[in-house]
Amino acid sequence: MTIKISRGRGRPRRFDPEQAVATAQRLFHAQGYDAVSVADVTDALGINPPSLYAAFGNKAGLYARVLNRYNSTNAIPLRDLLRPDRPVAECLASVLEEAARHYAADPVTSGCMVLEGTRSNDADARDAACALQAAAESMIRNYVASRHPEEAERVTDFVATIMAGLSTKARNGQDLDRLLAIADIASMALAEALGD
Amino acid sequence: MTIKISRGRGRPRRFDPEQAVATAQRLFHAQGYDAVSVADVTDALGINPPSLYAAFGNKAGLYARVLNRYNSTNAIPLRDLLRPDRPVAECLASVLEEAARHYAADPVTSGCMVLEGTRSNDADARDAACALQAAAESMIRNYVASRHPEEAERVTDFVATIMAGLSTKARNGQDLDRLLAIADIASMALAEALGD
DNA sequence: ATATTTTTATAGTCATTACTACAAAAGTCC
DNA sequence: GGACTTTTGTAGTAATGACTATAAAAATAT
Repeated sequence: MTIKISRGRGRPRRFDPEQAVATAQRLFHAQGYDAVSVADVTDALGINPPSLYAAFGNKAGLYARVLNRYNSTNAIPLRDLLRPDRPVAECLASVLEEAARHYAADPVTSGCMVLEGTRSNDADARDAACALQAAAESMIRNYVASRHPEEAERVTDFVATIMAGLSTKARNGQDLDRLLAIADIASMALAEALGD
Repeated sequence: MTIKISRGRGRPRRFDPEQAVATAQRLFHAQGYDAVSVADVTDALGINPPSLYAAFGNKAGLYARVLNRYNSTNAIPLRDLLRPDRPVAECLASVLEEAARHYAADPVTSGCMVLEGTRSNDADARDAACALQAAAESMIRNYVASRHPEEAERVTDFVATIMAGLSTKARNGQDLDRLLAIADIASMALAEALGD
C-alpha cells in the first residue's frame, strides 16, 4: 500500500521525494555518480523516468539534492569538532578519527560521498561536489589560521590529503581498525607540526 | 608520410603499436579509463576501430598494455629508493617526495595513473590497476617488515594513504610546492613512528 | 602474373545512456 | 457533475558506447 502525498490539486504523487532522495543517496554513495543510471534510480524507487524528471529536473538536479542531504545528515560535524577551547592538533586529530569512523561505518556506502563525487566525469556533478569540499576545507583552514596562521595552509593541505586517502582506503575495503591506525600516525605529525 | 612497419607478408600496418600505446597512455592518464572512448583513441591515432581491435583485442587489452608501459617507464622507482643501507623512515620519505614530483610533473597527466585506474567502473580495468597497486604496496610492506616487522602494516597503510591523497590533490591542481610540503609533514610522522 | 596473407576502410550492430511527447488517470475546486 | 490541474504510464527519441562483418587494398611468395 503506497503512501500518497498531496501537493494541492491534481493527481497525487505515488512517491515521497524525500524518500526518493534518500534512496538515490544510497545508490550514489555506493556506486558513484557516473556508475548510477537514471534507470537504476527509477527501478529502485518503482517509478517511471518522467516522474523523476518532473520532481528533480535531471540527474544532476537529483544529485544536488542528494549532496545537500548528505551534507546535513552524514557529513563530519566540523563545527562541533573544531573547538576554540582545545589544542588545534587535538581537534584535527578528532576530525581524522571521525573521518575514519564515518568512511568505514557501512561497507556498501564506504568513503566520503563528497570526496568521491569530486572525481565524477560529469561536469555538473563534479562542480557540485567540489563546492562542498572547498567549503569544508575552508572551514578547516580558517580554524587553523585563527591560532596558527603560518601553518594554516600546509596543515590544512595535509589534513585534506589524509581524508582523501582515508576515503580511498575505505572504498578499497580497509577495515576500521586500520583506518584508525592511519589517522593516529597522521595525528602524531599534526601534534609535532603545531607544537603539542 | 606514414612510416610503415613490416610484419612479414600481407598488407603492412599504417601505425606503430608502441606509439599507439604511448598515445593511449597520455589519454588514459589525462582523462581516466572510463572517460576515454575507443573513438577518442582511434581519432588520436588516425586509425579505424578494426585496426585497434586487431592489435589489442579490446579496450581493456589496450589499457593493460598502457599500464605495463607506465609501470616500466613512469612509475616511482621503489627498487632504487627502498635502500637497505639507509634508515627506513628516510627512504619512505624519499618515496613520498618522489611521488609528489611525479604526480605534479605534467599538469595534463597529473596524479598516478595506477591509483586513479583502481577507481574505474570497468571491472577489467580496475582489476588490472589494483594488481599493480597491490604489488607496489607489497614491496613497501616487505621492505618495512625486514627492519620493523611490528610497524610494517600500519606504516605501509599510512604511506599508501598519503600517496593516494597526493595523487588526488595533484589531479585537483595542487602545485608541486604544496605537495612537497604535505609529503614533508607525513615524513615527520614516519620518523617518529619508526624512530629516527 | 597469380595466389596468399594481412591490414585496411566502410558501414554497420546492438546495448545503454539521459531525457521526453503524449494521452489517460486521478485527484481538487466550483 | 464538469472544468481544471497535476502526475502517471507508455513508448518513444537521439546520442554514444564498445565492438564487428565484409570486402577491397597492399604487401609477399612462387
